[in-house]
Amino acid sequence: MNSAFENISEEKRQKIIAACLSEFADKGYENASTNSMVKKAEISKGLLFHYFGNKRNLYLYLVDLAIDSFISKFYSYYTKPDSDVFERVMQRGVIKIKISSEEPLMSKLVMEAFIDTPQDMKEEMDIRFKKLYAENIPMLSQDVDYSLFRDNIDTEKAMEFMMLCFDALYNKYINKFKGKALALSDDDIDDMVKEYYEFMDMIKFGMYKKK
Amino acid sequence: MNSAFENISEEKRQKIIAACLSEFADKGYENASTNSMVKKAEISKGLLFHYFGNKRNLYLYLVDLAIDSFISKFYSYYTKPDSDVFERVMQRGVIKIKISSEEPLMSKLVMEAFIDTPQDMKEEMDIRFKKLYAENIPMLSQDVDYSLFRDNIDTEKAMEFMMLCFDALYNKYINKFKGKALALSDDDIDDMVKEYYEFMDMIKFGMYKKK
Amino acid sequence: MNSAFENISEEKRQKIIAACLSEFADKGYENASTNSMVKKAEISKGLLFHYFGNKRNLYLYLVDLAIDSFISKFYSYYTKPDSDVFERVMQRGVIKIKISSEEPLMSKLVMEAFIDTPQDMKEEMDIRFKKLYAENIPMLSQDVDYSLFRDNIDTEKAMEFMMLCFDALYNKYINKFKGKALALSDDDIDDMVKEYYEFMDMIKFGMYKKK
Amino acid sequence: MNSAFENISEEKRQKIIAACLSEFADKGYENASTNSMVKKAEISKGLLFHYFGNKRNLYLYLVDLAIDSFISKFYSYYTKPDSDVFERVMQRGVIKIKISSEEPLMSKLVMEAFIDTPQDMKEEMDIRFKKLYAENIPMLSQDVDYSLFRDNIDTEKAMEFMMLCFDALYNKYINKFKGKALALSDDDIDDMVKEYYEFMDMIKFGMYKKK
DNA sequence: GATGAATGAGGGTTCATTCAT
DNA sequence: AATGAATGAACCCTCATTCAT
Repeated sequence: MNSAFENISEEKRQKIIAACLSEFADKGYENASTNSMVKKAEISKGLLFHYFGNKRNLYLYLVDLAIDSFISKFYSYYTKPDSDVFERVMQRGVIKIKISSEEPLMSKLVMEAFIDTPQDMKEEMDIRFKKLYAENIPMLSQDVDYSLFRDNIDTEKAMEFMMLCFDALYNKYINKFKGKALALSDDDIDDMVKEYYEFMDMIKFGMYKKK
Repeated sequence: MNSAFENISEEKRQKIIAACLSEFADKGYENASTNSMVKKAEISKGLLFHYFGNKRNLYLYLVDLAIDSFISKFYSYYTKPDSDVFERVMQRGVIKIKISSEEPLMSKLVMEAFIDTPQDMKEEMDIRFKKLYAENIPMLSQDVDYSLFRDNIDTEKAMEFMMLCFDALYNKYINKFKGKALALSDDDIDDMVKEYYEFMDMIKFGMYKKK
Repeated sequence: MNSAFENISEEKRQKIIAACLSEFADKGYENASTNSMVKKAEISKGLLFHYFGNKRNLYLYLVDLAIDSFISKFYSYYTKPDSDVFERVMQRGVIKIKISSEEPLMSKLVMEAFIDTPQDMKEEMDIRFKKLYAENIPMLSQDVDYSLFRDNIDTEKAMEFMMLCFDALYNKYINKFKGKALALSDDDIDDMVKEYYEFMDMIKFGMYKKK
Repeated sequence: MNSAFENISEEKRQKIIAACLSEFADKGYENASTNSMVKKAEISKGLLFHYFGNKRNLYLYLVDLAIDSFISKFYSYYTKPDSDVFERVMQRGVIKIKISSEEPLMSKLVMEAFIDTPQDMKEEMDIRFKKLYAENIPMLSQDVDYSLFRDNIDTEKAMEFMMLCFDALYNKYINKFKGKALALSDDDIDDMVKEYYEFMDMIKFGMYKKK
């Protein structure tokens, strides 16, 4: 459906992508208007449908683009993993924050695609989610120093919970600067990282005194 | 706007509420169709608007209904608080799970109303959110035994993080049985509660060995 | 259709009349809402239709009421006619201005009923117009001193034109204070009367030098 | 909004214009139905809105069209002005009658647009009215022979009144053949012109004998 | 490849009127 | 007499999609 689209000039392609992306990110899948998109992209109605067939395909194309972009950006920031799994999760969280700040529209699109998945795209999104997840697992779990964990703890479950917690904090940040047009400043990021560390300390060593 | 609605037969009222609730919970505010609602409720288009004036009012009415129902159900499960704040958060989480299981549509409506607040209802939802929040604060923070916390921990932040984590776990469960038409079995609930406790243990005392 | 209506308490009747009158005068026949009327009149929807059958009848009832009220007010101001027909037309114009000021809603209703006659009421309004017109003729033409007219003038036509001109001036005034909620002050009326006299002078004796 | 509309076949364009024009002229702005228009024009609902965006734009488009058509027709009849201002007003009146006869719908639309201006178009219509008025002023007042006026007459006021009177006569004619589908015959026009002259004579030199 | 005219179902909302109570 | 619940057609407008050019 988009072999045609892949062959047009880079400039035009980017303009179309930007237009559609901002519309979807702004309004969500259902309320995004293809009319607004073609107006913003300065192309004809027919051309958009010539490239993508229908709104659904266009959306999936953009989601995939955003995921790919996210992944490649992720790796561009990624450094060799620490043996302390918390440090890994920390790094992962900070990178995600940075990317969300640099590419707010793409990030928003992906997040919403996973959270408010449009009714008839559950399956497609599920596939993509699993793919992303699979990508993450080794990154987080390979060569982890499990000796750091308390003795009678289910490490697998611990890591699942840990992810859950850090993702929750990440979401808190995302919601905070939702709507902000501008990218985050280094100071903003620093504040977040500081909080991340406080948070990590609590989860690592607990909030209560030793049992 | 709905004094009329309050006076009709209970059966009919419930049918209309069910129809509108399921439509909103299914499709979200913007994509919910008043057409579908009246079809499901087997009433005329005009009648719906006779009762509620417009879609917005109808939505707010249902959100309020759901919040009230949530609160009253919450108190029906609620027992005297433990001095251990974690136990309180646990109890709160378990109750929320139970309610979400018993009233999945209402729960979904409220959650989405707060998270994906429709553009022109920010203010109204904010009021409701603050009301709910105010209700929660004393329940969680009164007569807490802060001596249980590690010495150099910021207890306020700790509690904020704690809430974040437990809410994240709650959301995980919600997403799991999203779509499931049926209420959770006692066994389902038991499994969750067990996991809640494992989770609590980790956050309370940390995942790693003592520093 | 309104025998029932004639028998209710004067107070209630006046309230209903006032409510409907203001709605029709404000919005015009088609855009007037029976909903707004019953709300303003604080009666039920059914009652309005019980009294008047339908919107059309209600409108005609009010128009008739307004015409009758107009006529009776007219006669309350009316004094014995001068033999100079211009003085008569003047008096007529001044009285109309006064009534329009005292009863702006009724006046507006009647004027609009005649000018923007709702599509399916042409015939009814025509009858009423002819009745009003017939009422006017003798008032203006009886015992007129025709010797005042230039010799070779068609007096009948002259009077028709005269009416046309004075009505045009009247309309100019009406449009001027359209929208004004308040009745005209005596000063306003005086200014108009002065202009009326200037106008009369020109029509009586011409704008140009004698032929 | 209508660049699209300007490029379709003349035949189709005229059909759409005719359909919308007749609907608006018949029912007035508020009561005109876009449904009826598309049915009459035999186009789809969507297309009308594709061309004009909304009812309001469509109306303004037609009003502008009618004004332009009116002006161009006016000039096609217009001849060099007489120094006698009455002759000018006469010519103006006769031309207006002719145009109203030839283009009854357009004339009606413009008249109603100015008189019963829809609530939210006051500003737009005001602009148009001023433009039309500005066009008229020089036509009527340049190189007028004021020496023809009676000595102690306020010529400015005289001209204002004069316009008022002639417009009143014009309106009388308009109302007369309102509803008539057919254009006026030359004989009809001749009769009116004759009456115009009688009327002019009375206003010029007065109805009464010299003071 | 590229256009944009054209569709018509569906969106939320308002309406005058009816009728069981 | 009086209510107001109930109707459903009509209102303007938006939409994704198609197709002749």
